[in-house]
Amino acid sequence: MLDLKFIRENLEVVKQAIVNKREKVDLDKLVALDLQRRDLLQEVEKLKQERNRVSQEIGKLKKAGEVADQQIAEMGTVANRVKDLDIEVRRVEAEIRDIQVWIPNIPHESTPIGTTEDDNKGIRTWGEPTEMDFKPKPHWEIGENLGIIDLARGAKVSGSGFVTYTGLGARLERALINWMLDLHTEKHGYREISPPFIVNRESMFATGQLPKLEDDMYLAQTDDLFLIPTAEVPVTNLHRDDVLQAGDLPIKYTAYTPCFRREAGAHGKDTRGLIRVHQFDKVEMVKFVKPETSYDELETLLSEAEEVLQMLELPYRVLQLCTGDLSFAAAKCYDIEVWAPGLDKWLEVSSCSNYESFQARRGNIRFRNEAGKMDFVHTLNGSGLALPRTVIAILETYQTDEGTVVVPEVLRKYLGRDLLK
RNA sequence: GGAGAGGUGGCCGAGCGGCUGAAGGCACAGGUUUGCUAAACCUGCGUAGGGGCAACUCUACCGAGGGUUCGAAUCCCUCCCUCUCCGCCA
Repeated sequence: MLDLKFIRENLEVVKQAIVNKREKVDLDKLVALDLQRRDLLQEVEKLKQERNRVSQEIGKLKKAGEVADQQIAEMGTVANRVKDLDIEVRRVEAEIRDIQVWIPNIPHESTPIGTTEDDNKGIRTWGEPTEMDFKPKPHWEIGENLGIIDLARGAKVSGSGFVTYTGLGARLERALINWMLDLHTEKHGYREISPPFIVNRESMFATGQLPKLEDDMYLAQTDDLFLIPTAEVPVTNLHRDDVLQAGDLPIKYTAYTPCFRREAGAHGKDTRGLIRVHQFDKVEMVKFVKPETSYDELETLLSEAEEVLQMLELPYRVLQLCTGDLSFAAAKCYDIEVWAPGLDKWLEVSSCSNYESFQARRGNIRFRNEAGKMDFVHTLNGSGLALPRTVIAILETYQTDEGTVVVPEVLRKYLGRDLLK
């Protein structure tokens, strides 16, 4: 969320951000309401001041044993007027908020202006798309043949877009999760978190999923709780309403969670196999940092996510998202796309974003800076990594012409095998 | 789900309907003393929103929302959360 005063003083910047992010918000109405609010405040606060002053007089008079009937009658009238104005102020403030919560974060100045993913900017490529001396199979064929992925039974049990991993497929998931968590905790210095997978409305609002993305989320209606779309939500909300100490920053958490996404309206595109599913596993990294360090922290975060692919020896490329592809809450975001030879495609396996103070304002996550003043932290998060597409890349890259899959070196210890057959 | 206790500033903790934005302590910042560390003493120190060029000033905030009252941290109602006991249960 953006600060009201900031919006007031940087109206054109905010308007441009809304256009660039392809959102629609009636800022002029917001400005008018803000003006109205301040007029009302001045009026009601003046009345409150008088009420406070006279009420004190009444107290003194009564203590002195004198009558104060006249003052009491006068303040009765003032009290009624205050009550009416307070209601009006609350109404106007609610209207302001209803607009304010739909204003997206402002893209960082380095963000390319653009409308679709085609306008994203290539940053670097690591490795070369793998050349095979046979025609590589898509992962769903490899997986079904090896008996490690069962799409049909996932669909029977839950519906399309739900996968069941069986045997070594299930173990591969577990191996990847354990290996990634070990990497981030032991080498990168993150603290491991195992958070709730179901969260309340306040949490979904703080990280920016609500109100915009409500239709993409699974909702347990009876209790008004949401299945998390990413560990970012519960882990960032760990510090909602907290005041952190400057000395404690940066705080770095990593968490494995399943992620649940309805993907309303996304049907029809890239839905085959594991490419786009309603439930998937992910290891996430989340950071709470001082504002002046957040862009350096973003680069570190990105390199830690890249390291996962480097250790798996999977070719990938890094893109910086353009304004039109940047999410509602993000100021700057890099995507990492891994090469999938069977699909002959790049697949997004990680998104690393800096939200600056956008989420911190919504969630009231503050810290006391060196000068002793309260300030909002900056929050960041990045996937490290999303599992299904990592599995796709592993199966398709390490497949042999015999239909087996060589296990990447770093996973052998975790999987207890060096070949899937 | 039932019964009881409780939710006060960054933290702990006091608080008769008016003189309480809130005692006291801790933490933090500055200063004095000190060979260093430590300690002692002094001073300062909530958040947010208005108004003012500014010094400053006003308003709100004691879990949330209502109510009573000229006036509510304090009284009443509803809800949320935490703890203890009971029930149910992996």
